Amino acid sequence: MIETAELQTVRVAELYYDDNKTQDEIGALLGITRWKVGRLLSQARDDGIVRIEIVHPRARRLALERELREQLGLKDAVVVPDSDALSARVAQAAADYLAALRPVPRTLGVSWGRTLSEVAGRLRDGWATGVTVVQINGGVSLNRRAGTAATTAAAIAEKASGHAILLPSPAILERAETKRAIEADRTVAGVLKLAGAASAYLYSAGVADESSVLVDSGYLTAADVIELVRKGAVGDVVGRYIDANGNTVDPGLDSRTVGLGLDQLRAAETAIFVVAGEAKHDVARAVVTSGLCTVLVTDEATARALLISEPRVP
Amino acid sequence: MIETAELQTVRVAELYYDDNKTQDEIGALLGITRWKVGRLLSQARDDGIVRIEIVHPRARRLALERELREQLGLKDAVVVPDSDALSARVAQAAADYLAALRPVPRTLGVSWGRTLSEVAGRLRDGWATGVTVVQINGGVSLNRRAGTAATTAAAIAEKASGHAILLPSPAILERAETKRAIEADRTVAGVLKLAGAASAYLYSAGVADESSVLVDSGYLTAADVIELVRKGAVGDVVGRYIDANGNTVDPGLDSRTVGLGLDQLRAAETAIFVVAGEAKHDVARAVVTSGLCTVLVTDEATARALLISEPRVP
DNA sequence: ACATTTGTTGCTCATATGAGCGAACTTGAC
DNA sequence: GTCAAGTTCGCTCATATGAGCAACAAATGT
Repeated sequence: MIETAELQTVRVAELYYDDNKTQDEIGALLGITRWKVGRLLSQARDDGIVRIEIVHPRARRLALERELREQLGLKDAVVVPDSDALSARVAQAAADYLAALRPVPRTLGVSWGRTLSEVAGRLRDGWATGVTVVQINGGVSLNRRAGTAATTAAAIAEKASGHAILLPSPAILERAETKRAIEADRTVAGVLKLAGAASAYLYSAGVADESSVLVDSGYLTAADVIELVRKGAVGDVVGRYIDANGNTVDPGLDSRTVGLGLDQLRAAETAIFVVAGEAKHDVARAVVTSGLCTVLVTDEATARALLISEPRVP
Repeated sequence: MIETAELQTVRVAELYYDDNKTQDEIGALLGITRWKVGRLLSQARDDGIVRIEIVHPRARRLALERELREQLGLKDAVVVPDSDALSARVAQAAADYLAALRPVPRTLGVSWGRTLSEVAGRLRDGWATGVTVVQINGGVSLNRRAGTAATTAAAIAEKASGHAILLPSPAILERAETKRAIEADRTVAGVLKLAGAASAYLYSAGVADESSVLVDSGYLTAADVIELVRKGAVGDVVGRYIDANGNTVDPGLDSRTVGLGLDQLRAAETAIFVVAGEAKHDVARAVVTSGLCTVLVTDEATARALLISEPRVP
């Protein structure tokens, strides 16, 4: 009869939550003091016998957010419950976060990609006014559907009655000299300077595999990526491949990549990192632990994965 | 921006349930009064945005139980949450109910079948002391695995340090005269008399289809059952086929069936009816609405099905 | 056997909360 | 516009509840 205590806990929880009895009444009914009832109830909540769930597409997991902030030293975190339509939920949450961000950024640096495009789509019209949106990494010309990168920035700017400033350069160049030359160009230099001075950044990350947008766009071959993985790459952030420690894996490649540097991102006051899905757990960990972001927007499973790898030190 | 109110409700619920803030704090945070917060919270619970669930194999649904008692005039009801292993949960609940029943029955009348056998298995040793268990419908000899009926009654009795009294007769005889003759037999008559005087009954019901135990045992053919269904049969209770109104469908068949009569069951002080699974919704409805039981032990889905068919009259 | 730690119990008391109630405010019909 | 009906609001007040504490009990080490 070891289970008796647990069974009583269940009975108490039922009477309290299902039957709306007071702790006093329950105590009288089961012949225990009302304090005991209270203690059993909080135990039931702790043990997960009582599960309180908030069922809503815009719901968040504040408890996990708090843990992320505390254990990983983030300025803020947004965690949405697991579900199907995961990317939609995370994108919505990122859009909500951006719209609620105070002070409203005067200049917002953004990357591009599937995730960012979805965030842009879920921002509501008038989410802010007069925000200048700057693209922080290259990618205009080579893209198959020309302009994914451009439309993302443009959409975010338009909905804030601001204007978008695009980075008129490929993401990755073939030769380092060309990269240096293009960076020296007045237009590009101007955009990069503006990007470096943005008051906030919003970006996502890619996985280091052949499905990457950089491969898809023709900047890299599948073989290149395999080689990068061999060197320890876990994914890319604003076009730059990083390893598990958040360092660039290939200096040569990095010196041919146009856009904001990782150090600049690390120095930012507000860098919002949006990431969803199991495939991106590794990059997410690299980004978060290496201080590339100050704000994390993600799903429950990713949040837990990050916390497990960072055991609590009492 | 119609959704704003709902979104605020979600935020309030999160802060209250996930973040353990007080209603006061939440009010200050969102710029609303604490009373508004309280109202939003109760609305969130009503709307199902906040779902409080008790996760435990022995958990019950007290709210549904109350509705069943009130709307169907039952003396008591036990409803377990839906899950896989449904029959196990319902059987466990029935066993728990029987063990907690006060006053402890001196004589308990039981039927037999898969459900009852499982209930017997889940009763703990010493659930009561000195209870006489009487079988209320025939079925000993013809059974393939001879003794399902017998072992059920015996197991229940043994665990209460009591003794079982079996009904030494087939469930259904071929001719009405034989039935009358066997009922006249001293032994059988004695058992039936005892059964009629039991202080409580515990029984289940069968579905009217070819999978019935009565078909399986050879008492009826599949064709017989089809004919019974044509006459309106929804299932059988202690061997007797009833229609949706709880009346016997075939007087001829009924007069060949040995065991407690339905009227005797209806007159009982305590008749515990155990039923689980969607297939049995129709029989369950017939049993409950025709007053064949005073106590219902079932699963959530069955409970809801019963309540839907009995709309609340304000 | 005795001290020490650890966990449990019933309690006081400050605080959190919901029921109930008029006041203010919408809403819709004329 | 004006009124009636319905809704929402902020509030008072009685009650429900959790934090914190001292007394006690049970385990654990010496």
